[in-house]
Amino acid sequence: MVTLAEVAQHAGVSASTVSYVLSGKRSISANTRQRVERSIHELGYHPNAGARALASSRSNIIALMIPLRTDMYVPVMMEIAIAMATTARTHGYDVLLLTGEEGPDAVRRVSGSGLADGMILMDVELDDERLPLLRGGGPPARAKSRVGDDQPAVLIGLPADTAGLTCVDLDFKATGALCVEHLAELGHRDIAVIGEAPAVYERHTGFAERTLDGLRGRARELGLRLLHRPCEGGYDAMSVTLARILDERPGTTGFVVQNESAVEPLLALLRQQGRAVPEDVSVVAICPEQVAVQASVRLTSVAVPAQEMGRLAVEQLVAKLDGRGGDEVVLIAPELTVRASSGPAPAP
Amino acid sequence: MVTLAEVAQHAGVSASTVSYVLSGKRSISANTRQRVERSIHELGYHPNAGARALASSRSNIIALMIPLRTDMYVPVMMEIAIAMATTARTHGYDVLLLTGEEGPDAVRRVSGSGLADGMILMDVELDDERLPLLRGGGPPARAKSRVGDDQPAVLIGLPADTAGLTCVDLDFKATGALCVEHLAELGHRDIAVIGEAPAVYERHTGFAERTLDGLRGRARELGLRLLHRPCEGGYDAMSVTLARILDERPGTTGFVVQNESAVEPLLALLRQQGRAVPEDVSVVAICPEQVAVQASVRLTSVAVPAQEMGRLAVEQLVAKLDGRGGDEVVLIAPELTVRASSGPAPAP
DNA sequence: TTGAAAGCGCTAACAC
DNA sequence: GTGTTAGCGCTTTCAA
Repeated sequence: MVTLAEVAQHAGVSASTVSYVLSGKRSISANTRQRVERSIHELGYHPNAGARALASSRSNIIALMIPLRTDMYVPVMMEIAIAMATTARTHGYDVLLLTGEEGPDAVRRVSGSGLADGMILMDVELDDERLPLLRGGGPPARAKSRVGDDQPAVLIGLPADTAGLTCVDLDFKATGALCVEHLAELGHRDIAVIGEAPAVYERHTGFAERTLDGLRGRARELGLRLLHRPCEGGYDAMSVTLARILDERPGTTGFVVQNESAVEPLLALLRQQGRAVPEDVSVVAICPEQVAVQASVRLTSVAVPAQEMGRLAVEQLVAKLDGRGGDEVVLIAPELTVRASSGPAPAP
Repeated sequence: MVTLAEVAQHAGVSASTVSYVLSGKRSISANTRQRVERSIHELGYHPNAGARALASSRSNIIALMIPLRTDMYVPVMMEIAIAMATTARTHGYDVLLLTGEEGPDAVRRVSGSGLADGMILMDVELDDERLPLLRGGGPPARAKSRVGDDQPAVLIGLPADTAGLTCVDLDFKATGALCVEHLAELGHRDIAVIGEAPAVYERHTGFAERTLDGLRGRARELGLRLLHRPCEGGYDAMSVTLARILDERPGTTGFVVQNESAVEPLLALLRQQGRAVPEDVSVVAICPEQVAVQASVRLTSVAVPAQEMGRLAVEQLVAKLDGRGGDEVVLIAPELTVRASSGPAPAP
């Protein structure tokens, strides 16, 4: 293993000079810099991560806590994680992967050991037990100060109380409103919303309820009728749900679906019943881009902007670690892409 | 932040004693141990990761390199990653997430900096450019030895040449054989294989070819006719592929599908053509459990054992890091689960 | 069974 | 613009 001291000797300079060439924290003559860089290259030097962390009390690692439960939005989570790792690298950070398994202890372990400089939590629940440990986590405490052992953190998703927290999420309320608007413009008056599984609403996962707020609010404003039904994924559940909806509101011509695993069953069932999409009924989905594009009918949809969420979360966290930027709630504006599944409402 | 020295003082012992209580590397009197443990608890002490890494030249971190390309098997990758993180924790390790983006440089960076003690690579290509850096990576070099800066590693998937490498994978050849056997037992004589996208075969990703070997070999042994066609996912591609297959081999009654995004389109198309599953044709899938269970017909399938792959990979790596176990290829035996998509071949 | 002390490789004052 | 040096918090010999 090559050490900084060896590089220094090889280049004929002192250790600190090499260190400063690396960090850019003081000016170096062009000549010296070149010699040092050449030595670094020739010797294949890589600074030792542990030593660096010890001396600087910065690990240059960001911890990412993902939920153990992998039943929802898995590809999206993966996309977010990858976007994070990529973005983190451009800021000089690596990403440590933690599962929710350890619960709040993981937060204590990571922050207590200085393993990571900050953390990003995905799939936060409305009243998450890890939140108290995170509130007010400002910029990191430097070496000698005994204050502020709290962990700088960014959440993906919104808990009930965002005070003292930085959060990044899609603006689900605006998303709901946008879907309703689109259908209203096309002349649809009776809209059915096929939601996530009941368990999701019971867990009070924020996004589902916020979407509903947006849907209902705009429907009221525009004078539309809106019926919301949670739905487990799969063909059987969707079949029952659809039958009930059409029974209760036979005039339904617009559907909003927020449930990946109900999308394809819905399309199949509509087809089976002789209802053509988009001639007879229109379908708008809130789902990952990939699902919308690969469905049997290319779906008009609002995509969950996974990459942007990952990127933004990292950038917010890095800003905090650099002492810039404070606690903020960053909502990403939804974008609706019109594809083949929505069209003018049929004449009554 | 609480340091080991503070714990020592609080417990009225020396620093080394605290260290040994933590590591268990020498015997401690019950009395002393208790006092130390109590102090650790009371002060909320967590050993500093950087200091520990520097002094011991072990980071207790495993690096996981995942491919950037997220077009294939994403939920499976996630499941593997989570299983790894969970298993790693039980052995005292954390997992660092690297994307393939940096290529071979990531290997150099991580091993050169001592960021991780070992690494696991997913989705290795047959002739991966990172492999030369990994071959023969035995147990880690200890602090002062200048030898062996190579990185202990485990691959998920098999490259062309496994010499000097430890690999974990599903036994895809046996998987192919198993699928053919199942269909043969049910009396099917004409079998069509719907494979991954052509690009997957062109990249020479090992698993696709090994599956094909198994399928063809057993078909030959059992005297069955086998037709293999790669297929892009989605309805349109599947439609074209299916038409060609039935054109070329109208007597086909058995299908083996190894392509997540072709599964549902295939079922829909068969239904549409009035071919009942499993009365007229049988379908066997090689896919994640979830896909098999959630499909519109519950699929007879061989599951990709994601969790076990993740767990085994970590255990192999930990064994290497402990100086136990050498280079091995660990193949997981496939298991076929019979569900509703396969049945006796129709009378001719 | 325990303590004292020498580093591990790097950063960041402080000095010139 | 560059060098000297004192730690960072821990592990591990060596000595008792």
